[in-house]
Amino acid sequence: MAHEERRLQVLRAIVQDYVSTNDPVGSKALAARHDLGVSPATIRNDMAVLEEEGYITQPHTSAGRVPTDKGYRFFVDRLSAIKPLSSAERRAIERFLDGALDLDDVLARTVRLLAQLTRNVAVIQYPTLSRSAVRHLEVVQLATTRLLVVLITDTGRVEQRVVEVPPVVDAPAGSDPVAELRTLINAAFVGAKLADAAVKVADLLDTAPAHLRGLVAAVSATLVETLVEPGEDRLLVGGTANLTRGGALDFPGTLRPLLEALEEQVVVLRLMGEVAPGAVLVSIGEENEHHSFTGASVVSVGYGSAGGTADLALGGLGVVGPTRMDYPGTMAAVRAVARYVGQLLAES
Amino acid sequence: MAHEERRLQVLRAIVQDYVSTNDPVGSKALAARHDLGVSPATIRNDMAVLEEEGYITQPHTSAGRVPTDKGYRFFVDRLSAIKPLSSAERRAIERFLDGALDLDDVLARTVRLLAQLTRNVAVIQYPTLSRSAVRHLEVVQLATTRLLVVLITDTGRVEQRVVEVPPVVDAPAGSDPVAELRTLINAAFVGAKLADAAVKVADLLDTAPAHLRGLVAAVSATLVETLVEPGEDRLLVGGTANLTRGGALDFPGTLRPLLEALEEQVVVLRLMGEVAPGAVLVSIGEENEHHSFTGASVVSVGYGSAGGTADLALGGLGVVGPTRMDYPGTMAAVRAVARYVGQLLAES
DNA sequence: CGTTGGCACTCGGTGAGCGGGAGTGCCAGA
DNA sequence: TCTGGCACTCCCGCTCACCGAGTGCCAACG
Repeated sequence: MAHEERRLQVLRAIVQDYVSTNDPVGSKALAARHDLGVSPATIRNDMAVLEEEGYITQPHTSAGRVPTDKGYRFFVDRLSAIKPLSSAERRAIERFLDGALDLDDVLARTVRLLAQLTRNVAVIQYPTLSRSAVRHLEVVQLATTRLLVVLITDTGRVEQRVVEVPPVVDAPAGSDPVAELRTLINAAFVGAKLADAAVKVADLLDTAPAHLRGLVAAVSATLVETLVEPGEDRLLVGGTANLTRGGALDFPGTLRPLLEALEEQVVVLRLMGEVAPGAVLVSIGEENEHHSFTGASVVSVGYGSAGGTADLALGGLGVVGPTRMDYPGTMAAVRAVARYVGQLLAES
Repeated sequence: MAHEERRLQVLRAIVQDYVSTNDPVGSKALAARHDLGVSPATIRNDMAVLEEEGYITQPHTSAGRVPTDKGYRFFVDRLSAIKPLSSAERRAIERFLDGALDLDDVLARTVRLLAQLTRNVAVIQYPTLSRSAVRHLEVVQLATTRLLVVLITDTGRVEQRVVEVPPVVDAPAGSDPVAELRTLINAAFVGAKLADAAVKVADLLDTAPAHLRGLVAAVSATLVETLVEPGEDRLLVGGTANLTRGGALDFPGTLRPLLEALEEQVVVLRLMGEVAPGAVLVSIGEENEHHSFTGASVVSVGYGSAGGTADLALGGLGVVGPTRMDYPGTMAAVRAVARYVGQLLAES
């Protein structure tokens, strides 16, 4: 039917207008701004149906209509295409990210770039340790029973942990236990995925010389327990100032919990855990389980392993904003930035 | 004169009442809550003088009085003693910070603790590199002309930089330039303050074997230029959600630039640069040069070098909040936390 | 049967008008 | 020098009326 078709066009028009004006949109304004070829009266009928079906709602009688979460969901799934970036935006991405040398720098620039492009809060996850491989392990002695272990991964991420170790006994005269330990664990772990580290530990413990057992056990335990834990993933957040755009209109009273959740990181990390490269994930309003996000939408995607979509991502990045958000534009920006970051990391 | 004395008591009472109630305070309420031994009429006369002198102001005719920045300044300098922490607060500090092993952990916990104690935004600066000594330098080869240099300081701070190096020529057969480089620079720099690193570079360049000159020069340059620069100091920020307490009353319209400045870090770092251990620094409203802070106050202090007040601090920590702030309490919390952090870092 | 113009109705937002109350400044008296 | 009294000012909150945008319904039209 032509009815069905036109009704969806009306829904699309409502979403677009509401996103750009932030005012509830009425039938007359719709007819004026979009030439749908029908009169306001007809649009009113369509709107009544859309409201019945739960796609739009009115804040109060005799105001215009506003999309519901369900309406945004339908819009994202069926009514919008990811819109190509402008060439200015492409250039901005290159200008911003080129010249970054180390990982911290890349991620910091990325988060600023995304925040600026989308005018919302940007988040990026450090490359997941469990999917990274060991490039080098360094051991530095802090005190007799205290070592600093520094892990360098193939993604350029550097993590350090202090490990309490038992005192070394029975060391052969003139030997340097720490140096031996360093050689040993590098031989065992370098090149291995951290996810596989656990299985290597048993071997290592068997073959290690007796006087190093204690050290090896303690260091290995720390590596496996604290570094491979998903909870250890870190997050960079930027552009929180953008939350105050629209002066508390966008987040009525929910600004505080949102800021807290962003600082806490846990909630966002969980979202990021489910993300794959190439497939942009959109989570709208009430769809977010955590209550501090029920007034917000999250657009996220995985980065890294640039080729196949099926691969697991090194990490996720994304944008947090009001449900009243430019979804096509944000999705485009997020996807383009993720691609570029993936390339950058693959080069190094 | 007793006049002068009483007038200052009136000012103190106004600050205290206004901070706790957030309402402009009038002469009657003042007489009721504090027994100053005089009638409201007398207080009115004192208030008129105080206003004349610029310590207080009234938002509009026939409202109560509100302290000005000058009034807060006088209060902090002359009318208040840093109030001792409650034992509950002392216990909170210990409970929060004990058990932290590495530096990142200590700083992260500190910032959360301070934010919670003062119910404001907390900031802490990483130990300044230029005042730290080198504990170890690690070099890892990423590509033929690319090295990752990892610096570990005596404060437990770990920093990494990617260095582009010229290709090695004339290397003796069977030698390992990277390993030699590592030995060389560790011998040269370990134990030295980073501030002194620049003078050591010349020596090192003279004595280094010819085939390593290029590497040494590149790595030294990076160390000196990027690590010793004050701009490279990092900052941890926490509790930004506290800015929304008092629902935009505390920061009328200035919330956005404040968030931006906190994210930018530069402004806050400059403040922190001037800070010494033991001497709590308070910067009130308009006293802050940067315009995004003119509606806010900053309470900061140095931590580290636990003994003498005269020493330079390892870094600074502090609190950012509305000018309408509990200065004695905040100053006490900031000072106590800084002491504790200094102890923790001295131990390790 | 879908579309359209007309029309009555609803309801939030705005601005004017109006006490009430808190607070002040001033003054005369102690 | 302090105090009580008093007139005055001005913000705040309330009500009320009006306006206008927007709707739902209905009868008419192609």
